[in-house]
Amino acid sequence: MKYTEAKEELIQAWGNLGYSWGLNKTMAQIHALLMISTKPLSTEEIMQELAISRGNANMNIRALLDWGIVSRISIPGERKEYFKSEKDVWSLARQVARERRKRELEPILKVLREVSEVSNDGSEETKELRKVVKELKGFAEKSDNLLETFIKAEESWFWNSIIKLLK
Amino acid sequence: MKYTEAKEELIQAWGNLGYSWGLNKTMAQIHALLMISTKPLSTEEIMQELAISRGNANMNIRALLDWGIVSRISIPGERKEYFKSEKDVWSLARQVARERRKRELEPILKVLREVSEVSNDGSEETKELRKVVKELKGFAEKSDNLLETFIKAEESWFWNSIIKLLK
DNA sequence: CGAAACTTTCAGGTTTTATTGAAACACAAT
DNA sequence: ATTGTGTTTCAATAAAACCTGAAAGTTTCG
Repeated sequence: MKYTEAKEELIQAWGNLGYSWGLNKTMAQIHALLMISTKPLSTEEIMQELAISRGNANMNIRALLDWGIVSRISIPGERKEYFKSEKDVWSLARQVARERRKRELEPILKVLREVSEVSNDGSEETKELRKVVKELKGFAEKSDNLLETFIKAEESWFWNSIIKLLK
Repeated sequence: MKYTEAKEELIQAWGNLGYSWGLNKTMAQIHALLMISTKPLSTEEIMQELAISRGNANMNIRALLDWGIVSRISIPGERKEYFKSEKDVWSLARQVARERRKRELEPILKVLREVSEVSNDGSEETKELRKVVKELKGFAEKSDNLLETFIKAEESWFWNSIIKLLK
């Protein structure tokens, strides 16, 4: 397989994967581009590589900065801004985990905590609701803890423990 | 908090969470409804509770059946079909993990394996691409193993190991 | 200050995805 | 074969998400 082909396939595939990680397609493609680039890229270059508009590029770069997986670089003597991606897969995963925990898990936990205070009027329905909510809450809390550990963990330590699990 | 209110909040929140798990909103809401229902529900009842059309209900119920987290029930002597959800949170999570692994992780792994055969022409770009792909592949494979273990694991065994990790 | 270089915003347009509702289909009972 | 009951399909429509490009904003420098 030739370089250009490989690059395009990777950007494409990364776009899809990113999508299922909660990014959007363009965001993920910009990210892929930065991942495999040997040097920081300017907005201009990104627009050109992916054939997207300035506005689109700008908004998605901002979103990536927001997620904390891309950073701004200035090159001395140049006005333009350049961008580079965090390239370490492990920190990347941690960062994504951190954001998703904040954006998704925390809100549902909040609701579950509220809802778990439904007054027990003794009816079947209420009993079932309370039971389900309690289980969901337990599960969500365990996941939250696990995520937190993951986020704080050192790579080697984490994978070593996991590998033990897998045996 | 009163029952009706709690129920609505839960359905709402579950809708959002489901969305970030790869289901769509309606699908997740139907699921929430079945989770807290004390008995199987018919299409009719679901339509009514969520104020959605017959077609919509039908399609999303089918999608839930497809994901394997809802099942069809027939009640003897009745023509109508009823549906109930798998209520155990743990099997639910396993089932979702199984599907997402199939739908998301496997495709990217396939691409990474292909792309990792990019011919090494000695250029900077190619070198970087190969490096990144190698790392991603390693990560994806580890995740794949972890997921597989999760899918096959017994609840108690899994959480016990995890809890050890957390300490 | 004023112009050049660059970035950000946002109203409007496009594409994608989800929903409706009516028609077609399936099947059992008469 | 017809009717009653329920399910599935799908073209049309609506809603949501996304992208564009030009205009407005910002910063730097002579």
